[in-house]
Amino acid sequence: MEDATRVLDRLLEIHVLLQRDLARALEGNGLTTARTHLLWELRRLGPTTQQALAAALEVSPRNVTGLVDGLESSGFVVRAPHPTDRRATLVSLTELGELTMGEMATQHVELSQQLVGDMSQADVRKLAKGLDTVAGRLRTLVEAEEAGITTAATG
Amino acid sequence: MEDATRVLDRLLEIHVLLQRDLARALEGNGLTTARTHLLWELRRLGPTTQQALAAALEVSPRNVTGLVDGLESSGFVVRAPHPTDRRATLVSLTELGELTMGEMATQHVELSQQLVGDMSQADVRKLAKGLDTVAGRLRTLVEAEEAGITTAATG
DNA sequence: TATTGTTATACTCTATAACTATA
DNA sequence: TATAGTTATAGAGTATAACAATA
Repeated sequence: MEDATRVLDRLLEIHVLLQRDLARALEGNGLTTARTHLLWELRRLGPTTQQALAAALEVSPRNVTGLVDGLESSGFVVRAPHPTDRRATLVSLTELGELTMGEMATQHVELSQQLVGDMSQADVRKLAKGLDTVAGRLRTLVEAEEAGITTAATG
Repeated sequence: MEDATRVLDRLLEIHVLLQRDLARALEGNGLTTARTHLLWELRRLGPTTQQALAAALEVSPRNVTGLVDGLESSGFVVRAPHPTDRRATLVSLTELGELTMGEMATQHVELSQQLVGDMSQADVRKLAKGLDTVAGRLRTLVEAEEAGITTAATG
């Protein structure tokens, strides 16, 4: 029984620590988590309209305007006219943006190593499996609750 | 090698999901994570000055003023004059505040059960142990980095 | 008529600096 | 002189609503 809450307590502790670590790491590059999230999606999607970014980030279009404004003035992205739809804007990573996201991927791997580097392969695999399970449960829960809210608000 | 990044990836996924889940759960009570964090510390510390809250939350005194303003007008806390120091204010949980934090503790246990409830006791224990290790490493890393920054900024 | 992005407005969280009242 | 809390100001992230240009 107690081990169950211990799992959640540790996950919450890791949650807080990751937040601090990410915020501090990004601060060095003049980035925030929200802006980095946008860069991350942009890297995954390639040049993208702001509407599509809003959908990918699950955030209002107005919010994307603000995030892109900030990222454009700090040189991580550029806006360009959409080739066929003159209402739309295409947002792309600049060289600086690509470079920065590349570094971030490297740091990601390094952090992995620092966290579990000297555990035995078998232990790491078991841990990964346990986390798969927990993440899956949590995802199911969150989605069910969000669906429930939608239903409650709609019905 | 790949299992290492899998561990971090799952932790990051859980990080995002916990954020969504917490935000949604709190929204129902008219609370935010920042305000709930203050309530949580208040429950731990008992009636507390705003200075002490600022220190506990690692946040500016000005910020505490705003958080307490919000919590006071929604009825979760009250301000009272400090008995001996007329500069200071004592913040306390109201009955509503106590009740709400109690419910939150219950939900915490329920969530634990939902996440690992039907895993074997041995597996849960192993998972808890693995997370202990990872949380410890992460804590060490974050503290070292923050100390390094202080040194760099100071020296 | 619907969609894309922006301006207008507002709220929360966060910070620093200046000020008031007290120690 | 130092401390507790506030007002003043500012910036980031978030939202909705109204509006312009375009589809």
